[in-house]
Amino acid sequence: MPELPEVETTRRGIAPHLQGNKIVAAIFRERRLRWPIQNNLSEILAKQKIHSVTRRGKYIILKTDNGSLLIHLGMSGSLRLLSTPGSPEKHDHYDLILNTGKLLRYRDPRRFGSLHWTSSDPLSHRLLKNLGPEPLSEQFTGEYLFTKSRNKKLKIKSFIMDSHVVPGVGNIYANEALFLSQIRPGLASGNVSAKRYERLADSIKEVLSVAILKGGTTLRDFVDSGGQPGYFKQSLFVYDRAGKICKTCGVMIKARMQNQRATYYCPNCQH
DNA sequence: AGTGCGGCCTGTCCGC
DNA sequence: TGCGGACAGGCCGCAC
Repeated sequence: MPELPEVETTRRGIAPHLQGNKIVAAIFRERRLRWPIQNNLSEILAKQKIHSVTRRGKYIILKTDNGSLLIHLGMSGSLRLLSTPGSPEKHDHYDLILNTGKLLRYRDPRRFGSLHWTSSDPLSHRLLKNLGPEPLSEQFTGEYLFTKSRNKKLKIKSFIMDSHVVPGVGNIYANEALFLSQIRPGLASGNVSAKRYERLADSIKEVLSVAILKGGTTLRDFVDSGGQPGYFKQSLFVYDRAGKICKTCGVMIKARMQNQRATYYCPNCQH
C-alpha cells in the first residue's frame, strides 16, 4: 500500500534511470484504471525526453518535452524498472520503454491508481491544485492545521486524512501520528488546541520521515522486487494492533470503525 | 459550505 | 474442500 514514503522511495529509485532519457514507446494493455487512460497517450509520449521526476502528495510527476505525466499508485500500484522484462503478468497494465533499453512497468491489481497527461503546468491540474501543503515542507505547521480546522466538526482523524488538508497521510499514518501526539482520533478537529496541533504536525513529519528512511533501507532493491508492504510493520505503535499491548504503557490497544476506516488507539496514552 | 458516504477493484481471509 | 461474503485501501464526486 503505497503511502507518501513509499511513493517518495519509488520516485528516488526510478528518477536516475528516467531523467534525461527518452521514451521510445509506451504500451498500454489495460486502460481502465481509476479513470480511463486517454487513447492517444502512446502517440503523445513517443520520443519524448523526460526532464524531471518529482512528487506532489502521492502523485509522481514525469515532466517531458511537451507536458507532464501524473502517476498515482492508488493502493496496490507499483512501478518497477526492468532491464530484462519477462512477459507482462496479469496486472501489468502499462510499460514505458526507454532509449536505454530499460523499461518502466506499472502493476496495479486493484486498479485504484491513475495516469493523467497534461500539457500545461502539472501543479495546476485539477487533481493537484487543491492539495494541502507538503507535510515535510516548512509550510506545513501546527499553526496551519489549527487555523484550517477552526469551526470544523469532523473528527481529527478524518481531518488529517483529507488530502486537501494533508496530502500523503493515509489511514496507517493518521493512526500512528495521532498516537505519537497522544490525541484521540474521535476528537472534533475544530476543538483541538493550537498546542496539540503543534505536536500533531511534528508527529506527522516524524512518522513520514522515519518511514521514508525505512523504505529507503528495505526497498533498496525495489527495482527488482517491487515495493512490498510490511517493511514498516515493526515500527507501528497502534495500526493493526487491536488487542495487543501498547508499546509505551502496556494497556490494550483498541480498535473501532470511524468514518468507514479501521481506527486504532491506546485508551491510556491518547486523550 | 461542510460533511459523510458510495463506488471503484481484487486478493485474502473467515465461516459455513 | 469449496464457496460466498466481508474487508482492506485512496479519494473523487455526489447527496444531504
